[in-house]
Amino acid sequence: MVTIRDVAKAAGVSVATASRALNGLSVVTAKTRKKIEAAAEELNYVPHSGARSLTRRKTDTIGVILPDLFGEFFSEIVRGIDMVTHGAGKNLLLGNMHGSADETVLAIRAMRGRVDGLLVMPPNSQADDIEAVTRDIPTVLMNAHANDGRTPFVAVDNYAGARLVTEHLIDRGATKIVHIAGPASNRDARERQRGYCDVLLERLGESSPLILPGDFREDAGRKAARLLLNGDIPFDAVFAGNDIMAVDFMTEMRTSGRKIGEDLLVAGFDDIPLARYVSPGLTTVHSDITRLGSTAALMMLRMMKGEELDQDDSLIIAPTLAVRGSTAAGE
Amino acid sequence: MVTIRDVAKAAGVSVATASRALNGLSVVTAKTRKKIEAAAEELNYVPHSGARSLTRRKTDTIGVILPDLFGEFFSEIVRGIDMVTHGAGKNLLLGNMHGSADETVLAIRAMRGRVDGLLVMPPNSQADDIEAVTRDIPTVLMNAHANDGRTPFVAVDNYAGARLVTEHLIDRGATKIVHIAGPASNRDARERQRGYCDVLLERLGESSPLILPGDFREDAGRKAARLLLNGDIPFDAVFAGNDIMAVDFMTEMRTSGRKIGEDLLVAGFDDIPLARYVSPGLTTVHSDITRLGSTAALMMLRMMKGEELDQDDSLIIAPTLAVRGSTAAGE
DNA sequence: CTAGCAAATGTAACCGATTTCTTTTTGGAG
DNA sequence: CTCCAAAAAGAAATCGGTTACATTTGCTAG
Repeated sequence: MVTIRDVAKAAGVSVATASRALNGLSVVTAKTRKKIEAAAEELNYVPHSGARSLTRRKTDTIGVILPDLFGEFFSEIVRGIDMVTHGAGKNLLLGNMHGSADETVLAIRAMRGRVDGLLVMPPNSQADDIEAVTRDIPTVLMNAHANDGRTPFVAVDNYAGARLVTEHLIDRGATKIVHIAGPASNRDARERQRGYCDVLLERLGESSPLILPGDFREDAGRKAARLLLNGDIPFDAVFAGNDIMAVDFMTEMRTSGRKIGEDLLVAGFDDIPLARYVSPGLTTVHSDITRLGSTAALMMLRMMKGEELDQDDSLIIAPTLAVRGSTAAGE
Repeated sequence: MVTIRDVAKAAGVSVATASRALNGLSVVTAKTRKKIEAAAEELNYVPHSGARSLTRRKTDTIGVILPDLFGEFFSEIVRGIDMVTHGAGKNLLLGNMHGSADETVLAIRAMRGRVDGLLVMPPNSQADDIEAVTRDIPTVLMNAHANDGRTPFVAVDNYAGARLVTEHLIDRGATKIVHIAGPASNRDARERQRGYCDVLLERLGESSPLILPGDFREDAGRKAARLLLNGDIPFDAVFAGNDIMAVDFMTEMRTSGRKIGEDLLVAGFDDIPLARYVSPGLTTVHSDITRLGSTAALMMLRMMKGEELDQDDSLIIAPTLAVRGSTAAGE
């Protein structure tokens, strides 16, 4: 492995001069710089970033910690981050805590000395556990609220999104709207449910809405459909906590002969790519996930430049409604 | 920032002892170890991985360099890698070269000293440019063949996949099969086209098959459809170089009243999630992308343990056929 | 021609860990 | 109670860079 000392020796200069030349410091003569660059080229020298970051006290690397590496959501967020950091010449160190809080702490610890900042998306949108670990490193939370008043975050407004979609269902004539909830341990799921409940109360005076349990996975949609088909609860619309459940709910309903978009309205949340391709298309809440990532990255870059951000600099991304065939009635 | 010296001082021992205790070396007395661990805990000490990797000459990090951070393909491959590396306690340093060969070299250089090994997926499956840069670091190529006889790779057998799907079309009664090609600069695209051509020659004696140009993007499918609808070339089946083009081709064809799966068979390549949800479902070639990632990671782990792998240890993943409604005729 | 000063280069300390080599401590045998 | 080997702890070198400080060089001005 060729070090800067080898280069210096080959060029007949001291390591200090070599370092200065290779880092573009202007104090070096053009002639010696040439010599050094030639030697470096010749020896195929690449600086050891580990060593460099030790003295420079910065790594030009941002740690990204995500609960899961699944699907579109993940790639969109990473793409958003990369869009920003790549231009700034930063690397991304990926950490995956597989949804566990303990592992989150471990993942963060493992990054000490390797990264200049942390973009963290805590499992279940719960940021409590990580506060201690992120105390002395710039941190931006993604899709989670910190309750330490210190850490800025970027999040999607799940509550507003749920309100949007629920109001839309009512506008389209629905009066008996069932909600398929997400896991209670998940903050996003709770916020969505809250938005739904509030609108139902405000617009329909409904204080005890029908909420079916779910877990954000496919089966939950199917189960909910069976439950509704077998029971004799009246319903004319369903708002599922996410698109996966909504799509599966629709599929199951359709096989039972229900016409979705006509006698039964369905809406979801997330706007997964699938939503526009099922038929009828699924009305859903669209969030700009890429922007979530890029905004978080932008905030990180500012913090790394020395700006002091705190929770007040957080950004809440307002989602929009993507109206499709599954709520066509009333048009 | 608390260093090991702080811990040593707090515990009243030397840094050497502190280091040994914290690394679980057995030569330390239980009593002093307790003291040191208490001090470390107290000060909330986390070792500086940069410094550590400098002496240890290893980083426990694997560099992953991908041409793009788009979509399902990307997340599947990273997930596959993570499945393997996470268990082995390795971190992932993500590099994105945005499809450019120059940037690839830069991305790799930037990783020197930060990673113990490299998983590289070169743009357009061309590995030529990176050989020089990866000479002194364990490297596994993903979805690309190296021609230096040195670097092992993991790749999907595009040729075999194309043969599978073409044979399937013929088995279902097609005799005039059109191919919508991918970009000529892309090795995968060329391999798929080759498989198609070979089968057409072998099974139908067709030596000058009809190949429409394409670029793996949506528009290409639509354009190809228009071309076929307006021209008077006879055709009864289409094999698109990837699913995106196939789906769009289908959509366009359907709006013109052609019944897909009956008077016109369509097949694609990749098995994107969408393929099963369009209607009719798209027959396509399915590759286990997660496995591509995990296999590459597994090979990397072996190399990092000191095993010497070369090109002969490469793995070519055989794809399978996912038969759906778009090639239903003849059943 | 040389003093004086700025520019260029060199020397060596340092970043935070690990590890080799020494020194000190410990405990058991004689 | 001494001595000695083994065990434990410490001192210092090292990894590969950067940079503060010291030194040399080169030029200008008196």
